[in-house]
Amino acid sequence: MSIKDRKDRDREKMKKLILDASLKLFISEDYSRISMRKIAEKIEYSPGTIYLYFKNKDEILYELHNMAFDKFYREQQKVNSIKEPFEKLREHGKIYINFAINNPEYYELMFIMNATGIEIEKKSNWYAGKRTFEFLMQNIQECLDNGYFKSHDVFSASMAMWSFVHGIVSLYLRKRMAMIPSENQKDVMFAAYEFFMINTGKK
Amino acid sequence: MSIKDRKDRDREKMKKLILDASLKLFISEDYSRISMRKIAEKIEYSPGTIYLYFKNKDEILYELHNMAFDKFYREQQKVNSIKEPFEKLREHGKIYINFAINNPEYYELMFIMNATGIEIEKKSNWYAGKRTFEFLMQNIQECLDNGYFKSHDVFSASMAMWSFVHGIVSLYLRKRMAMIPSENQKDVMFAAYEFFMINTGKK
Amino acid sequence: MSIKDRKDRDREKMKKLILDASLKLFISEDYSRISMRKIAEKIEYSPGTIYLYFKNKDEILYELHNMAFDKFYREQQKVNSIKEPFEKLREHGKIYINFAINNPEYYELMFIMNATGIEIEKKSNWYAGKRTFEFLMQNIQECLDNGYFKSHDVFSASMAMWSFVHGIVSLYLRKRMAMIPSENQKDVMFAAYEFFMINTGKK
Amino acid sequence: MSIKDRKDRDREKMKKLILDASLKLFISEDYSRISMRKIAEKIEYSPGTIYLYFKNKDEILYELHNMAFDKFYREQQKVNSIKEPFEKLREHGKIYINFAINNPEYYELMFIMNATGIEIEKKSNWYAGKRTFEFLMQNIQECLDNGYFKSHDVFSASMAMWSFVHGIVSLYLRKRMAMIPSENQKDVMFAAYEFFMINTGKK
DNA sequence: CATGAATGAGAGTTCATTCAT
DNA sequence: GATGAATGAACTCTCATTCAT
Repeated sequence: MSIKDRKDRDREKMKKLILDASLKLFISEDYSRISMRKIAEKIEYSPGTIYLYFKNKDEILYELHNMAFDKFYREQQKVNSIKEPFEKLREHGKIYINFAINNPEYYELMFIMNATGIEIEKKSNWYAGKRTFEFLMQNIQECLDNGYFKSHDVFSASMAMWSFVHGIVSLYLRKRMAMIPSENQKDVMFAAYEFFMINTGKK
Repeated sequence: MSIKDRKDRDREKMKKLILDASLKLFISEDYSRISMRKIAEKIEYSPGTIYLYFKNKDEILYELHNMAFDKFYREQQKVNSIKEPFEKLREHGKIYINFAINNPEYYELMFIMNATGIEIEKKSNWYAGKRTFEFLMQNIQECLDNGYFKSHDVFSASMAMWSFVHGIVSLYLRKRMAMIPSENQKDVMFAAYEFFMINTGKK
Repeated sequence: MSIKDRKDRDREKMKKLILDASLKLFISEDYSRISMRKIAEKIEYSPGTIYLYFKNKDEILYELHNMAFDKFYREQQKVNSIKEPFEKLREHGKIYINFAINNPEYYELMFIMNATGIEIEKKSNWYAGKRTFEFLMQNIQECLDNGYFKSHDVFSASMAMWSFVHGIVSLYLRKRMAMIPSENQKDVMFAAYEFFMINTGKK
Repeated sequence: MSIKDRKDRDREKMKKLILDASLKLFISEDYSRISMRKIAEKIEYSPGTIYLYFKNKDEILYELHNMAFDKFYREQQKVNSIKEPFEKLREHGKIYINFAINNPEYYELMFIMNATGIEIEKKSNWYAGKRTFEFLMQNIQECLDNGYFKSHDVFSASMAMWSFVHGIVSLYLRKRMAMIPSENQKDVMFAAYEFFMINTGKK
C-alpha cells in the first residue's frame, strides 16, 4: 500500500502546488487575468499538466473557493470561546472584517467574484455560503434569546449584519474609500463597525 | 469660433454614440465580454475610429462610470423634497437600493468593478464618489442636528449607512443570496434595510 | 468609387489567396489535418488575419465546396454540344470521372468529406448537389425519351448512374484499387465504365 | 511451452479488449474524435499500456480494418447456399449494401477512410481487400460461365459491380442523398440496385 | 476624420507519445 | 507488464491596439 500512498501524497502535493500558484496570481494580477498558461508558467510545468489534476479552469476556481470557505469557517469558530452572546457577535464581525483584510484573494472568491466559474447557484444550493451564514444566525439567535435585537426576526437581523460587514470590506477591497487616506481606511472601517454594533445591539 | 464650436459638438456627439453603444453591450453581454471590436460593430464604425475619441478601453469605462454617477446623483436629489431628516434618509437608502437593482451595469461600474479599469485612485481623488458620499453626509448631519444617531460622528455614521446599503445590493448582484429563493430576495433586502434603519435611527 | 473598387478587389484577392492555400493543403495533407495555423503560415500572414475574411474554418470549407461545384458544373455543361442523348450521357460520365481524377481535392469536398463542416443537410437542402444531379437527370430523361433504359424510372436510373461513377472514382481516390498496379488503374476505371454503359444503355 | 502459450493467449485477450473499446468509440463518437486516452479510459488501463500492444494509433486502426474484413468475409460466404449464379450475385450485392448500412464504422475503415491511417498500400498489397474482391470475381465468373454478362471480361464486370455498390452506400453514408427524405433513402438505394442488376445481368 | 487590414499575444483545451518507476 | 505523470506541439479563436492610406 505504501507505493499507492506515496503516489496519492504526490498527487495531493501537486494539486496544492497548482492551487497555491493560482492563488498567488489572484493577488498580483486581477481576477479575469489569471490563465491556465500563467499558472503553468508559475509552477514551471507545461499547460497540459494542469489538466491531469483539474478538469478545467473552473474546477480550480471552485477548489480555491472551497479552501477559502474552509479557512474562513475555522477562523469563525474562534468566537465559540466567548460566552456572552453580544460580545461573541461583536468578535464575530471583527473576525469577518479581518479575514477580508488579510485574505483579500479568498474574500474575492467567496463573496465578490462573478459566479460563473464557481457555479454557486448550481452546486448544492451554495452549501459553503449557507453553512457560514447559518453559523452567524445561531449567534444572532443567542443574542435574541438574551434580549438583544428586540422584536426582530433572526433572519433579517442576520442578513443585516452580514450585509453590513460585507459592505464595508468590499468598499475597502475594491478601493471605493479613495476619499480617505489609505492609512486611515482601516480605522474608519472599525469605527463604522462600532457604530453599527452599538446601535443595533442596544437592549 | 463657431467652426470650432461645431466641431466640438460633433466630437461630443460621437463620444456619446460610442458610450451608449458600450453601455448597451454592458447590459446584454457580461462585463468582461465587451470588446473594442464589438463596440465598433455596434456603431458601425471601424475599430480604429474609437481611438480617435478615446485613448483606450479604460477611458471608455471611466467615462461610463462618470455617466453612472451623474445619473445616480440626479436620482439622489429627489430626496430633497422630503423635509423631515430621518424620513429623508430612509428614502435616500431606498433610492440607493433601487438604483442598484434597476441599473446593475451602472452600479457595477460605480462600486464593484476592479479599480484598475476606471483608475479611480489616480483621477482627481475619485471626485464622483466623493460628491455622492458628501451628499449623504449632509443628510446624516441633518439627522444628527435633529437628535438622531446621538453621540456619533457624522463620518462614521455615514460610512456605516453606505456600507450597509452597498453590502446588501452587492450580495444580491453577485448572487450571494443563493440560499434564498430568487423571488424573495428583494423582500429580504428591504426587510434587512428596515432592521438597520429602525435600530440605528433611534432617537 | 474607384477607391472602394480597389479595396473590394483587394479583398477578393485576399480571399482567393486564402482559399487557394487551403486547397493546396487539402491535397498535400489529409483533410482532417488542415488547420487555420497552417493556412496562415502558407500565406505568410498571422492566424488572426484569416478571421478578417472568413468567419471560421467551416466557412472556408463551405466556400471551397461551392467553388468545387461551380467548376464541376461548368465542365458538365460541355456535354450540351452533343446531341445524341446516349452519346451525351456517355460523355457526361467521362467528364465526371476525369473531373475527380484531375481535381481530387475538389471531389473530396463535394462528395466524400464528412459533412460537418459543410453543413450539407442544413444549407438549403444541399442546393449545389441538387443542381448537379438534376442536370444529370435531364440527360437521362432524354435517353428515356429516345428508348434507352426502357421501363425504368428516371430517378432510379439517375441514382444508379451517379452511384456508379461515384463508386469508381472514390475507390480510386481512397486507394482501394491497391490490388491493381497504379499505372493500370485508370484504364480499369474506364473499362468498368464502358461495361456499365453498354449494359445499362441497351435499347 | 505452456507458459508461453498462456502468455500469448493473455496478450491476444488484451489486444482484443483494446480493439473492442476502440470500435465502440468509433461508433459513438465520430472517427476523427477517437483518441488513445479515450481508449485507455474505456478499458480502464493507462495510456501507456496500449503502446505495449500496439505500436501506435495507426496500428489499431489497421487491426480494426482487418477485423472488419473478417466479419464482412463471413457474411459474404452466406451466398454460397444459393446455387443459381445470378441469384447468388444479386444476393451478394444485397449483403454488401446491408453490411454497410448496419456496420457503418466498419465500412468506413474498409473502404472510405484515408489510407494513411491503415497503410493499405504498404501492407501486403492490401490482402484483405483482395480476398474479398476475388470472392466476388468467382461469383461473376460463374455468371459468365452461365451466359450472363456476355462478351465481357470478368475483371471489368467485377470492378463495375463493386464500384456500383460502393458508390451507392458511400453516397448514403456520407450524407450525399440529402435531396431525398431520410426515410426514403434506403428504398432508393435498393431501387437503383435493382436497376443495375436487371440491366447488366441480361442474358 | 476615418478606415480597415494586420498583428502579436494570448485564451482554454486536447493530443499522441515517451519514459522513469 | 503496467503505470501515469509529463510534455511539446497542436488546435480554433478573440483581443486591444497600431498605422499606412
